[in-house]
This record gives sequence, structure tokens and C-alpha cells, in this order.
Amino acid sequence: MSLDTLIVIDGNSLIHRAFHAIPLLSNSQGVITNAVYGFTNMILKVLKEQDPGLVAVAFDKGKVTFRHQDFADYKGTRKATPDELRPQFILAKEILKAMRIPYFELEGYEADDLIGTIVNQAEASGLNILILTGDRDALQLVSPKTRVMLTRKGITEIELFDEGKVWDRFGVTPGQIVDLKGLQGDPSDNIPGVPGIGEKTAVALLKDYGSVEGIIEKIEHLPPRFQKLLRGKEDQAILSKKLATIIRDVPMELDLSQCSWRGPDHQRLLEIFKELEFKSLIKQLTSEQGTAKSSREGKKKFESDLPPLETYQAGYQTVTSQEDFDEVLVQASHAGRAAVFLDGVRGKGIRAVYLAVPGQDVYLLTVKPGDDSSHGSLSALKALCENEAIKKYFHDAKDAIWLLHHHGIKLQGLAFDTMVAAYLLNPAASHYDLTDIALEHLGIVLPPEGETAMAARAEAILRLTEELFKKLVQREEDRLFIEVELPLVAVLAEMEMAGVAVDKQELKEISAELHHSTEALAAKIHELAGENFNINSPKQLGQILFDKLKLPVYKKTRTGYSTDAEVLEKLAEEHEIVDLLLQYRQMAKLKSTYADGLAALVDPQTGCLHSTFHQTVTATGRLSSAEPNLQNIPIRLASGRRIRKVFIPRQKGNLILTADYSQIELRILAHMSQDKSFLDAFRQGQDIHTRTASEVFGVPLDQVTPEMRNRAKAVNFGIVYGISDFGLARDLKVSRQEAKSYIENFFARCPGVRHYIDRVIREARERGYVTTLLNRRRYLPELFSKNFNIRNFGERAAMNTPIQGSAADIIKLAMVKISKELKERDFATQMVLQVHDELIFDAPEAEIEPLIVLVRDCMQNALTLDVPLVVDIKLGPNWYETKPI
DNA sequence: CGAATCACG
DNA sequence: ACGTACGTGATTCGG
Repeated sequence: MSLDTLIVIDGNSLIHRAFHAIPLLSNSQGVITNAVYGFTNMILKVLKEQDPGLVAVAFDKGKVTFRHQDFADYKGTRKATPDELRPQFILAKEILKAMRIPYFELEGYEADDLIGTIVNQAEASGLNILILTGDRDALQLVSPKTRVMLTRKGITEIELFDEGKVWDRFGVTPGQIVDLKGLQGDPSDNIPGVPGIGEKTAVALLKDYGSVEGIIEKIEHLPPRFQKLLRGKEDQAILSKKLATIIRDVPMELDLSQCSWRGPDHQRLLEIFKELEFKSLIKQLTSEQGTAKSSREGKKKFESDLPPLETYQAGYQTVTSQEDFDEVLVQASHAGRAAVFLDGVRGKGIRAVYLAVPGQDVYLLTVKPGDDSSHGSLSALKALCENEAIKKYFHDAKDAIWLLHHHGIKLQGLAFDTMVAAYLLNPAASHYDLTDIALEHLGIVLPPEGETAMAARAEAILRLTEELFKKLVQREEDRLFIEVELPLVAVLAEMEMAGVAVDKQELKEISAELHHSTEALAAKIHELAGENFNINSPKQLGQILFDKLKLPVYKKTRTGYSTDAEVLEKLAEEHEIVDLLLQYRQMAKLKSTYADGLAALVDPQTGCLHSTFHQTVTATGRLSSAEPNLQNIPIRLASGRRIRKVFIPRQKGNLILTADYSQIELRILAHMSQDKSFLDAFRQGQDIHTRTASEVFGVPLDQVTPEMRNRAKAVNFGIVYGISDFGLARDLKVSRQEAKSYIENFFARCPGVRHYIDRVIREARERGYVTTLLNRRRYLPELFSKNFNIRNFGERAAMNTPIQGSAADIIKLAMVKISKELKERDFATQMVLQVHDELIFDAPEAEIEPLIVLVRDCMQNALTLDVPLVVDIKLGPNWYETKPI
């Protein structure tokens, strides 16, 4: 803590900087907060780092300053303050009040001048001064006692200027900064300076003559070309200097004791941060509170004279004896429900159990090392979790199931998952941390660490369960949650834990082969290039192709030449290296991502890959798969398809069975649009792409050529994605004109689809969201963007989400049904993977026949549409060799 | 840690 | 006149 340090902040400068550096953020009420967020963030950071004894902020006030009286065009190039920014000044001042930092403004003066005046007085008092600003003009105030912290590009980085640094950077003393500006001018303030004189000249002249006045006085001694530039511009130079000069004697009452800083009013600050939804700042504030206690002495005053932070605290009792465990169980049993927070790490086990029982305290059941589920707290946990009559609420129940599984406990009676519920309420969020959703839905701040914090989490899960369920009911998403998403949690957990068996030997062989192919290809590529370079580096590759070999540049990326497959294919005729590159890329991808990538993740215990299926990631309702991603195993090219050979049944006598929905998205489109042609095609069992070709090209079904069918297929895809002639043209490699005519023909023959698309977009604009067949909801704020591209994106997403999301609804429903049936009927078959429209099973040969009936029935009848749902089933000794039955 | 690239539905 | 398909995850490079 430096009691004799004063920090002076240029409020206007920082807020403007932040406004332009940060994209327009807003809270859920639509209040735009980007500038005030950046401003607050920066101030907090500096206060934390410098820990000053005194702080003050200065703002501009009034439209006309004395500078305008001298020079009407002063700041003439400045644009009016944007509408999004103006209200943020008020917010910033509110925050300053909460931080108990005084701010100054005076009619007719700029922030700079107030800063100059404050600095002058503070220097006289012997204080050390730090000025925080984005405005280089402030550098003129640098002195032995005063330094300037200048924000660099963006706002996160700060550069500290003392006298030496100013000299190093500009070649002048701080006092000469105004002379520099008088000569050079400043376009951003519309200060003219002397035309023709730039930084170099100005610095050289000042070195010799000291100041603008000095130069003018000795104008005769100057080299003729400088004389020419300066003659007649003397007044302009003097005026420019005056405009750039910060005045230091603004007539204001200033008592530096006003500026002494006692730290913020945490409670008020937290209120504002909550209102503005500054989650990261809230976290920062709360965690500082947590650590402040143990930190150095200077912080003590924070504790003594400030109210405690209003974080959410839950009372809790630590339970250790067997009698108490029993008592907790009785209470939970009596209540019929309990929220469970497990403190533990997947794969390592549970450290502690926190139970929130309605009407009771939170209970902490500590787990002693060596405890297992046969005695101690874990046996109580087992009794609780395996009792189906007691409803259990979790946040991220799938993770809990894994943790429980580690201790041999099988969860029964899962009744709520706050993470999944929060996802349904807003599938667009990037994450669903308990802390974040507690803040969003309950308005409480969870403390960051410690037993109290964990107890608070259990309590929060209990309260969130009530709140989120209420919201789901309001949205009519409660059935989707109860009947699909919640039971799916357990299904996914089981799939993950079972994993899919892998032929490690085969994987090794593939890797070795790919090693040889890539090495050989790389050697040839280097030879053709005439030098060795890193083929994996798009930058180096671009230099070889376009600088050295002079191949034509069709496409550039933001950072340089594009070298993607599309570009390389165009260049194939130009140079023989190109085809080798395409092959190399293919092989390298297969090796690193698949052969080696998968091998590294095989569980040595089980010989299986245990992917994680994420249920709260996509905006549309689909699942995603990670570590490894088993939803993008190659199939399109023969070379990659081989990878599927390594996915095998877990034991001898088992087979791989796959079941995929045929054209599910287009069937959903037919159902939702009620388009005559689409309904008819599916009801007749026609090939949908052939049917579309027949419509688009105006020929009978039996005269559709493969070429026509292919183009129609792309049109159908385009419809699902939110078509554009440009995209279709690129995909089909036909002219934009031609693509456009396909689309026009399509809509002419399928008016139901056009009307459907129009309706979806209209409703999305009216309501702000779109829905799926099972009422899954996605908000699309992009529809209201002023940015053309973002708005168009919103419209395409509005068309696509009901289709993609409904397909997700249907397969999820099928998964739940299948899993239930398999269990009830005691099948040994294991569902192992889901790939969006396909399910993969590892099944004993003896079960295949009934399994086919079961799977087909569950999938085709998951939901009744106005067209049939068709499922194709294949069977084989591995995922590669599955054949239609 | 973002950008580029490429694998899937 | 804008610049373009929708939804994901992994690897690699290089600032």
C-alpha cells in the first residue's frame, strides 16, 4: 500500500477506449455495457496493482471549452457520442460512487485540464502521481513525481511513461510534447500544426531550438526548406501548441483529502455488478474477499470498516458418527428429496458430500481416506442414492454418476439436473457453471472456496431446482426435460462408462502405414519445392506455393494466403506438388487426429474408448462428443473410412449393429412445412433427391440423371441450412446464376417449403426465438442486429434450428426408449455411440434378431409425423464392415 | 490462445 | 451493396 500515491484517471478517455475496443456487450435487459465494463475492469486492475492511498477521476463537461473560443474547429473531426455510449457515462459514475472514488467535472473544461490542476496541487504536496489515460497528450504532465500509464491497443495493456521513457520514445522532454504537437498537429483533435512537418522534422528542430517559440525566433537560421514550411504558419503553430497545452490552474475547489481512498463499498458495488451482469468482476470481487483476510496488513481496514460481502452463505453441520448418518437419511427420507453436491474429481473419487435437505441445515459428510461404500459417510451416500424413493437433485448429474460409480454406487431416483435445465432455458450459453446460473436465476453469489462455499452450492442446487422447474413449466419445456433430457443423462452416462471397444493392433498398423505415407509424401514435396519446410504450417506452405512457385492466388485469409483444400484443388493443374499436398494433408490428418489421437485415449484397463457426450453444448439440441470426438470418424473417403475397422465388439460372439434415420431432416421439413411434393415423395417411398431433381429440372422421375440428382441433393441440403445462391454455387461449382435458377425452380415447385421458411422467420422475429417439435427453444438475438451479416446468420439459424433440433429431439427420445427396453428385457446389448442420426450397438449375436425389431420400433415410432420415419439397419464384425441386413 | 484446416452429421 | 450455407471438436502453428 502506498499512502503517498495518487492515481488520477481520465474517465472520458478510458470509457471511449473501452467502447471502441470491446464489442457491444449487453446484459439480459438489453442495457449496453461494453464501455463501462472495460472502464471498471481497468480501474480495478490498476487499483489492485498499485494499491494507492488517493484516487480521483476527471470527466469532460460542456460542449464548448476555452479551446473552441480560440479555434472554432477544435475537435471538429470528432463524431457525436454514439447513443450506445452516452448512458454508459452515467453507469460509470454510479460505479465510481460505489467504489468511493471521487470524480471531478467542470463546465467548459476537459478532463485533461482537471487532471493537470489536480497533478499540480498533488506535486506541491509531495505526492507521487500516476495518471491513467489513453490520451498521449497527458505525457506533457510527466515529471520526476508524475508518471503516466497509457493504455495500449485495446485496454488490457498498460505502458508506463516516466521522463526517460518519454525521451526514449519521442526524443523530446515531457515539457516539449506540446511543442511537438504544435508542429506536428493532431488529426484526432483537428489540431492543424504545420503542414509538411512530421515527427522527424519536429524532433530535430526541437532538439536545436527547444520550443515552438524558440524556433520561430531563430527562423532565419533554419535551413531554407524548413523556413519555407514555417513562414506564414507561425501563428498556426503557436495556436496549435496552445490547444495542445493542458492548463493546470482550473478555478476549482480541490482538497486532496477528498481523494483519499478507503476502498469500495463492496455491497453496493456487487449490486451494480449483478444488475449489469458482470460475472467475471463479481467473481473477482468475491474471491478477493476470500483472500483478503490472509493478505498483508494494509488490507485490514477493508475488514474493519466495511460491511461483509453479501455472498450466499449456508449454515451447515458436519456429520461424522454413524447415528448422525442415519439421522440424515431419516430426514432426507422424510423430505423425500435432497440436493447433492459432491466434492470430488472424476477418476479420483469423492472427497466430501454436501446434502441440502428441504427444511433442514446442509449436511457435510466428510469422506475419510480408505472409506468405501460399506461403511462411513459413503455408505450413507450409497443408501441415499440407491433409494429410488428419495428424489435427488444434482448439478451435472452425469458427472455425479461417474463419481458415484467410482465408489460402487448406482444412482437411482435422479429427479433434477440444474445444469441441463439451465441449458434448456438458454442453449446458447457458453457454459453452465453453478455459480453463473445461481447468479442468473436466483440472484445470489456463491463464495469461491471452502466448506461454507460447498454447502452453499448444495443449498443453491435445491433452490435452483424449484426455480428452474418453474421456468421450464412456464415455457412448456417441462415435458422435454422430464421425459427426454433427464432420463437421457443416465443413458449417456452408461454409454460413456461402457465405452466402445477398439482393436489396438489394427490402430497401430494403420498408424505405421500412415507414417510411411506421410514421410514419403513429405520427401517428394520438399524435393519439388526445392527446400525443406514445415508442410503443416499454412504460412510456410503459402510462401512456397505463391511466392516461390508463383502459383495464382485465388483466395486469401485474414492473415495471408489461403491454402485450404478448395484452393489446392483449383491449383491441381498448375503444379504437380499440389496433388501431393492434398494427399499429405489427408494422411497427416488421419494419423494425428485418428490413428494416434484415438490410440492415446484408449483405456488400458478396458481396451475401450470412453468419449464424453456433452448434453449442454450445442445451440440446437444436438449432443456433442469429445475426448475423443467419436462423431466425426471418417467415412466419406476410402482412405479414412478404414479407421472404422478399429471399432469392434467388446467380446467374441458380439457384433456391431448400426441404425440410422434415413433423411430425417428432410422428413421433418416435410412434416413441418406440409409441402405437398415433399409429403408425397416420402409417403410414396420415393428417393427424395430424385424427386427434387424431377421438380427442379422439370423431368419425369425416371429421366433424372445421376448428375441431376446430385445437384438436387445439394439443393435439398441448402434448404435445410438456409439457402443462398452463392453457397449453392460454391458447393456445386456452377455459376451463381445457375444456382439461383435451381433455387427459384425449387420454390416454384415446392411452395409449401417457401411458406414454411417465411413463417418461421416471421415468428422468430415476433417472438425472438424458434422452437422444435418437442418445444425446445433457441433464442436468436442475431435477428435484431443492425449488422447485415449477423442478421442474415440469424435468419439461417432460424430456418435450420427447428429442423436440426427436432431431429435431435427424435433421436434422444428413441435413445431413452431403447435404453429402457433393453434394460427391462434384460438384453446384454450395449448402446455405445450416437452420431446425430445414427445409433451404434455392441450386441451378442443371439440378441440380434429381437434387437433389430426393438431398435427399429423405438426409432421409427419415437414420434409420429405426417410422413413415415425410416431406419436403415446394418450389421457387421466392426464399424467398417457393417452391411445392410 | 486465436487462426487455419479438416473430420463428421 | 453488404458476404454466405447449419451444427460440432481436434490438431497444428505461431504470436
